[in-house]
Amino acid sequence: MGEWVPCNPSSKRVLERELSLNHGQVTSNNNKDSSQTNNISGGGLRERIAARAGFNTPRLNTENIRSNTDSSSLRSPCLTISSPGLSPATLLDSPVFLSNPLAQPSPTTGKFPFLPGVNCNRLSYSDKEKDEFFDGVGASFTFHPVSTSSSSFFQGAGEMTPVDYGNYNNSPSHQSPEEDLKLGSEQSGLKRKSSDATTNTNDHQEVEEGEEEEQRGGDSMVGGGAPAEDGYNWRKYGQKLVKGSEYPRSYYKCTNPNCHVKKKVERSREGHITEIIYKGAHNHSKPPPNRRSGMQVDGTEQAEQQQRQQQRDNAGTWVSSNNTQQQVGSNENNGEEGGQYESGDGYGGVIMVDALSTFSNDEDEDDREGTHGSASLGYDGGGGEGEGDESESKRRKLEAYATEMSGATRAIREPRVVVQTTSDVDILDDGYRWRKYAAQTQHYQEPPRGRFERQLTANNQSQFGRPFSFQPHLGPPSGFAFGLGQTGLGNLSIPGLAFGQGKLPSLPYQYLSQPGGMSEAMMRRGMEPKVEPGSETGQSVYNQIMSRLPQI
DNA sequence: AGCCTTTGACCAGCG
DNA sequence: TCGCTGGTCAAAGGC
Repeated sequence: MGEWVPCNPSSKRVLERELSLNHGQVTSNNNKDSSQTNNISGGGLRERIAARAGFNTPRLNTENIRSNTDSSSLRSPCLTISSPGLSPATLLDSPVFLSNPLAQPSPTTGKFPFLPGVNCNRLSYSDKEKDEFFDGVGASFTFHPVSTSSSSFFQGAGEMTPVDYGNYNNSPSHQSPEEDLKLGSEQSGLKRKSSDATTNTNDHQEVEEGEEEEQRGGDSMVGGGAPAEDGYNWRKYGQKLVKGSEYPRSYYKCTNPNCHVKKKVERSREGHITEIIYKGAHNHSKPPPNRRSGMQVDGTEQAEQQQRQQQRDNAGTWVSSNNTQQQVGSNENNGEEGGQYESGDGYGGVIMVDALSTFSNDEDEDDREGTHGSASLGYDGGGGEGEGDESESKRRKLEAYATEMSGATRAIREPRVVVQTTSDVDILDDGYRWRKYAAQTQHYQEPPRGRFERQLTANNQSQFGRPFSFQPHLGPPSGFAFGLGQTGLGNLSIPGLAFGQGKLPSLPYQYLSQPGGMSEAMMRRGMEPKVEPGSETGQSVYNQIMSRLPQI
């Protein structure tokens, strides 16, 4: 498997430095003036989206986020969605991810409430306010930091020492990995509790319990629990430590007898979900939360969905997923609709939630050289074309090595967005120069896929001196990936990414119906690809996501 | 009893 | 053909 897993613990360090945090645009220079960077030209994406979708996206003052330079607390979560069909827009149109009027009502709507009284125009908040925010967010928003120790990478998976999460637990909202596992396992039946009883308060309580469990040596679910809740029931049928991955990979099947959807979940030793990959499409609706294990759905609905399924199903490929959703670190309270990436058109995807190393942001250029240099090891030092034929494992090793070499001095990691599109053309004809620095081939009839990185000039780089990259691939349904290495957000919890009220603004519904996935649709529809230095699609998605986060 | 995880073995694709 | 690797099977056991 592979290349479409840009945020795995090893590659994440290579790929993470891509995104500007200002959702308005990727600015040309390292951000010096947030007011500048938060502004976009009159024809900016934000405005255009607003015009199209009929809403405005709030601005996120990333400067303040970045100003939190306590490196020990800086975590760079990485959320990667890498799958065909599950485009950023798809994700963003999730009932919990979007403020999309078209999105179906979700029990979790409102689960990501911006702090009451929090004025998004405010640029700074007290620690208490931040804590309150995180506290409120914690139950529904989880970015899982993963090992940030570059040295740990070289340790065997079974030899890894406990990761120092620094201030990771500082936030009262912190939802421990064990908590996520517990929640997931609860839903999967491993630890069954009353889902109805789960509240945000309970979430926090369980966080503590989870941490206690970890301190007691962890329970059996660490590293092996059910994947985060996504509304469906899953049965684990295998686990394997795959080469090139630090963490074991678990294999799950949908428990619905007529559903052949599978998903692979990689967790760190600490239980953090580092990768989720879907395969196939659910041909049934999500079971009600109170009978999650019932696996019975309305026959009519199922028939309809099966019909749709037959039209879309790419059985045999992990790339094609249909109506797959995933939430990470969810809680029961999210319910069947909540906290999920609802693939409006039924296309699914992969979501990897990860944390990125924390490195210094004042070495962006170096880091870019370093991290991407690590990737460069995969293409060539001279910035030439990619050599996609390098084996995944080898490439990962190279990346890891380069990361190791470059990451030690890093204190802050910045977000990265990797977007997979359906074809290279999607990337290459956007008016910018792209260089292919990696390519992948997968079994399961998936065409080769490459990673493209924008070749940026001095004035054509992200706010943080980080290029925005695309991860296109050839062939049917594409996915996308984006990393959130946002400083200071490492403590965020997004169980199910249930942004709730903070649902991200949706993209036009028309994109939901694009057979090739919205990412492609968006690309082809020319979502102002030339406005931003980075990928418009991915950037806009990311911007939308970030725009939903309160200004801290 | 039912459903789940665990885990070693097995299978298939690929170089 | 063989070894490597990822994915799956299925028995055993737990909740």
